Amino acid sequence: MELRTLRYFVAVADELHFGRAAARLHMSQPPLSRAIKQLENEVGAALFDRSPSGVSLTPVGAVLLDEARTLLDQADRLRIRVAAAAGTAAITVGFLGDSADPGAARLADAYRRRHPQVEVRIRETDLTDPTCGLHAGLVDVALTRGPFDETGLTVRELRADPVGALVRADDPLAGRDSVKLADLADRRWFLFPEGTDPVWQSYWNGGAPREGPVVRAVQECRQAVLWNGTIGMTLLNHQQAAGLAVVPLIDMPPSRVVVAWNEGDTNPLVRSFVGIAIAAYRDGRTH
Amino acid sequence: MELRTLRYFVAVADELHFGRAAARLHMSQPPLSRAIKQLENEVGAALFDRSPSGVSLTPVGAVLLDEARTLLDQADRLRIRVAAAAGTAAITVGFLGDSADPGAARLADAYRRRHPQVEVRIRETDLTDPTCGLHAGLVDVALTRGPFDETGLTVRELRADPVGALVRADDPLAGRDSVKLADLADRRWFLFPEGTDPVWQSYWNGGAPREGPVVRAVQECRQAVLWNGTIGMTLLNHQQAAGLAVVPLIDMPPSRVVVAWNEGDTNPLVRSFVGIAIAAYRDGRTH
DNA sequence: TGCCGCCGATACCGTACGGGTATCGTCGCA
DNA sequence: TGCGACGATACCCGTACGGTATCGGCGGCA
Repeated sequence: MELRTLRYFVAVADELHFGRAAARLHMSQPPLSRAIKQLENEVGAALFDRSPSGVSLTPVGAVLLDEARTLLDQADRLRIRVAAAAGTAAITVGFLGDSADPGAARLADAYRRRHPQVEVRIRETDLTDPTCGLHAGLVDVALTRGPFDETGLTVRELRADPVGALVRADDPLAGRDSVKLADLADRRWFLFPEGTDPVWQSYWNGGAPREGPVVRAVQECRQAVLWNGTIGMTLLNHQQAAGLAVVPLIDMPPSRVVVAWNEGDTNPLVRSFVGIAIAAYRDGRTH
Repeated sequence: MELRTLRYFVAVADELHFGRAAARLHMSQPPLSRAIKQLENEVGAALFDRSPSGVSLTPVGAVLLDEARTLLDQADRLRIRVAAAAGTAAITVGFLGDSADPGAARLADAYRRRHPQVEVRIRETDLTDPTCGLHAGLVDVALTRGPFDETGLTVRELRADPVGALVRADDPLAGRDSVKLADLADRRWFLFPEGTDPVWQSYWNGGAPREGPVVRAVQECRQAVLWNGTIGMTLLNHQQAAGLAVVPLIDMPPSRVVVAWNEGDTNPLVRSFVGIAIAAYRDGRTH
């Protein structure tokens, strides 16, 4: 009964699906099945009911899940305390500077409160890097927004924000209840610079190549719309400056608020941050 | 940072000696050194100072030791709770029926108090089996007395009891302050039956082959001495019946009170019992 | 009813890591 | 200065943990 095995078990218990749990663990399904079977042998009781209709926890499995969660949590705290004693307890958190999430700063504070000995460094990026420097190794974990190229990263969704078209308040579309992408086909859209994540770029351009001014930050987007007669996409729940309007776009998938980190990073500080973030969003404290 | 590695670390930190720690872990020294080095790499700091004068903990190592002890303890409690949920939490404890240790029953009670869900079975043996059935697999752990054949067992010493010659109160030796084995060379000694652990048998006969009546239990020993004019060895701290006397034997090593279990048994119930026993004897609550 | 797709289990394989033995380097001590 | 103690290093080997390919059972659907 090693910690790794318990992490496997918790993943399966969370997903109640061997395939998805294996994906979350960045491994294939057969070794996971085998590991769980070995754990069941060691415990001497079945932990899951594998019925055709799905996987469910047995009573013994429920007990183990509770215990395993606390043990894994304590194991992470052990690593954090030791790192603090060694003077190496530091984490760099990236935030996307879209002002989309007033909870970001609050999240950093919550983290500092939970781990006072840890040095928390903040790195805020503009809209040209949705990974906030994750790919470049500049940050350990990012609280940001999708979609972007996720290769080499692990991503957890926290919330989904519907998006709308950002237009001038005097635009003909400004009064509409909703618009479709087709309504915006002939407009100029703001663009992100060359080299910006292609998935991200494509999303905010509604999936089509566009013409328009190059911008890097939220303020620039607004200015582009106000001054150049271009349009763009933004979040419905954004507060907009005077002179601008947002019309719901009904044929665009929402933009997901996510927490992301480099795949295979076992840094407990990162795990702890992810846990705090998920809990905070689940409890709705950042809405 | 798996639990196994932390157990290695705790062993080295306990012994402050790689060789002895390896012996306690039933492994050789090189892999242990390597594992500790890997752990140090993972932590990012040295855990031990290897100076020629010996091994000592670094400050970071001291923090890890404290944290690791509690984590390992919680891991054991996890296994116990899960076993209790699975209905398989049971331990059989062997006691040597020499009445030598009034703390034995108290120890079992302390254990039941600590783990109420665990079924604790007691097996008390006579003097013909100092392992209380460990070798035969009849018990999981034994609170007993040395020396005996320790092959296949792990033994921890709890206390050392000096021994003396058990004689009739009217024996010429009864008044002496102390005796030597040579003083007893021509006496009849009580014997344990054929098949009794040879190390044990030899010890209680002062290391020499003897002639005399065969006995199995403490009462029989006393009766043999009282009725047949034989002698024997016993513990100095025993209360003796009227008509008997005990004279300190100055050239016999003391008999060690030990807790023993089968080598390689990772049953957390056993580990927990051992921990409770060691703590109880260290605190002197059973003297 | 027969086909397909989903999903966990099984079979089998390669590699990496954790165990072993042999030996070295260094320091204290007689 | 030689020897013993002890941790580190070098090297070897088996196992166990990862992978891919495939099976078996069940449910949905035409």
